[in-house]
Amino acid sequence: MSKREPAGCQPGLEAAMDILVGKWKPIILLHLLQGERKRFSELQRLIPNITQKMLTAQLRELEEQDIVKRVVYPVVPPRVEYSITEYGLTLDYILKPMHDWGRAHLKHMQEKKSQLVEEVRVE
Amino acid sequence: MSKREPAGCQPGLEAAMDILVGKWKPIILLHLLQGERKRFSELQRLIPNITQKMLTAQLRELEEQDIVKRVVYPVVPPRVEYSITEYGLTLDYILKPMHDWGRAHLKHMQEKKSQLVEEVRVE
DNA sequence: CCGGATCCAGAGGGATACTG
DNA sequence: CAGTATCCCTCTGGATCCGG
Repeated sequence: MSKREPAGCQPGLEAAMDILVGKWKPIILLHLLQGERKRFSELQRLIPNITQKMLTAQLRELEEQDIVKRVVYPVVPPRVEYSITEYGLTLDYILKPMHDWGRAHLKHMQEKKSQLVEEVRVE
Repeated sequence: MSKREPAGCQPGLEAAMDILVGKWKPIILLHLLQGERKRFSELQRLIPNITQKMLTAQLRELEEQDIVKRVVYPVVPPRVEYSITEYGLTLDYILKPMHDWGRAHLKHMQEKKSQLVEEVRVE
């Protein structure tokens, strides 16, 4: 799953990164963690600029990793629903901190910027 | 910093990912979070298969993001020390959960594998 | 409706050599 | 020692078309 090798260290971190890496996985997971299972097309709507290819690909990976469950209803037209597995729920444990920290970080960066502006003014 | 755009959602998560993305950043951070400041060459030793290019590049990015502090001693031969900023310490808040979860995840996958083996045996 | 198959651009990352 | 500079290659992700 990782491109090459153990990098000599910290398999734990690598493993966690593998789950989150992929431009869309965090967003997909956030939506699925919302609770109810979601149809493919719903997810497409919720994530405007994702392509079908990417959505399927990332969902498939998450499925392999036991994070999402995929249920196909044998009807026509096709109906496929995705939901978080019980195990996938444990991801909340890391996604929430990330989300919180990320928002705080955005603020932090803004403040840093306005400080720079002030310094320029003083000179 | 992100390749293209807001992806329509969740700037917080994106921001956090930006910090951690890069094959080596989590590992570098883990070492720096250990406490003492470290010289460039020390980091190189601690992370065996990283190239100089990568190490400098990632450290520079982390510096821009206010996560690490870079101190250059004007001596010859050059001496440069890196350390976590006070702000960077807050990353522990997300790195620790990731690390813990990742290790648990590795176990989880192993168990899943041995289950498969058993099923094969039964048939 | 869901998603497989193909093709393609570009960013990220590696190897190596050179420098103050 | 601590980097730049250069070249190259792989892999991700995007666009598009096709199929059950």
